[in-house]
Amino acid sequence: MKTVAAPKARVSDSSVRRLSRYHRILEDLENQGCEVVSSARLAELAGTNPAQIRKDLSYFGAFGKRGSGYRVHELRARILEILGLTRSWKVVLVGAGNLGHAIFSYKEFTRYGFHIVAILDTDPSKIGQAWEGIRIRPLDGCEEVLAATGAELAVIATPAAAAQAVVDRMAKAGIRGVLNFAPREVEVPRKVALRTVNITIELEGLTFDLRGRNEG
Amino acid sequence: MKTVAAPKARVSDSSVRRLSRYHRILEDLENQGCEVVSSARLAELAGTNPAQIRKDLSYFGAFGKRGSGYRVHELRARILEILGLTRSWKVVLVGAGNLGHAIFSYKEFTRYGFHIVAILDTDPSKIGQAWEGIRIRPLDGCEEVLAATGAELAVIATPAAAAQAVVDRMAKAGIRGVLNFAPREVEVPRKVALRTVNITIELEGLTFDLRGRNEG
DNA sequence: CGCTGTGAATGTATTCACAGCG
DNA sequence: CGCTGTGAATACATTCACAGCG
Repeated sequence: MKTVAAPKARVSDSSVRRLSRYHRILEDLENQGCEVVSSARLAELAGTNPAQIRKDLSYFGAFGKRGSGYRVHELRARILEILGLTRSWKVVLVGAGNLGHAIFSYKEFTRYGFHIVAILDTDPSKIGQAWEGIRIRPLDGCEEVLAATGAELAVIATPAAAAQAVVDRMAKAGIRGVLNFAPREVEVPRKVALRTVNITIELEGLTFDLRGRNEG
Repeated sequence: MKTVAAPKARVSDSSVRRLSRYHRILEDLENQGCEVVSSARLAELAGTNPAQIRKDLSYFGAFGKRGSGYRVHELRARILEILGLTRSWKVVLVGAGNLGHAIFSYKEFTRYGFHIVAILDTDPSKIGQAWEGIRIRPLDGCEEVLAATGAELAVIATPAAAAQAVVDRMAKAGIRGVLNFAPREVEVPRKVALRTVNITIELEGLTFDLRGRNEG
């Protein structure tokens, strides 16, 4: 009864994002030597309210102590479990252009157990190069690469036109999750997890907020 | 009475994202020579339902023709107005590392009127270099750079530790919108628009969905 | 007593269903 | 008639408020 149970209800996407946020705050608190934290304090740091935090956590169990709050280290461990981060995840990067290189060089996610184990591209001038010892391989061999490395997640950093075909192929080859940076909506089979990040759409969110408003 | 009015109610973030999506689909339809589209067809292409589309649009006006649907070209124009994309937006890029370079090289958003007009960094070895003719300038001169270029949006591609200070400074210098790629939550004054993109949090969204599930 | 955990209440987003226009 | 535009209904997310435990 110590492990985190399956959630009692469907948990919203925003709730999951908040859990990621809480986790980062708890890391900071732990580094500062803070041992216990209340939902009120955590809410203040996360920019939300205490009830939201207690509700988010309550989907997965009861991790606090009435009267005192949450033990920082323990709550952090619980959230890691909830997010599926108690093990490491192997990632295949598809697309060795500028964006692919930036993602590869971005060491932040290594801290959370995400490891790029393979790089794929179609460009013959890229294939055979290596980044930090990882050989760039032809997309055509992706099935073998997935099998050999055991990668379960794919990060798509290809041009828009290539994205859907790449994702189809990865899905067939057994990929379990896809993070798509290509500026094109892609479809995946039901059982494959998907998120898309589109820089232009984020910029449009800003200009929507500013539209009409005058400068100053 | 032809222009797009201020929305009748507070419009949700997800609704704004969908409008961006509709816009892309309408572009495709227009390129295919399609002149008219119904909410049913658009919903099919966008992966949502017809009522959602009509509701999203109804916040801003009545753009369709009963009995036939929406004129593709006109609706596209309306959505551009809604999103604030009928003019171009000057963007300052802060951080000339890998990620900054990838964003700079990413030409997709140029098509929608976003233009990087300045690049800032603190690294002396970067300062003075130029990317496609745009000189990398010291962050210390950011007030002058903003004034001289008229940039209204900032894309933050700095390390986490630098992000808040950079954003504070930009805000003081009159920036109107911030797109933050640094892996750190930042605060901005009320009147500044903000979006944050955090790759690790997106990956955690995937592992949350997969946690517990077995492979295969 | 001070806090959590949670059912109930509120607020928000999505979907339904149909009146009404082209 | 076929579709949009929209109030009403439903579903969902957040916040309240308090019982109950440490």
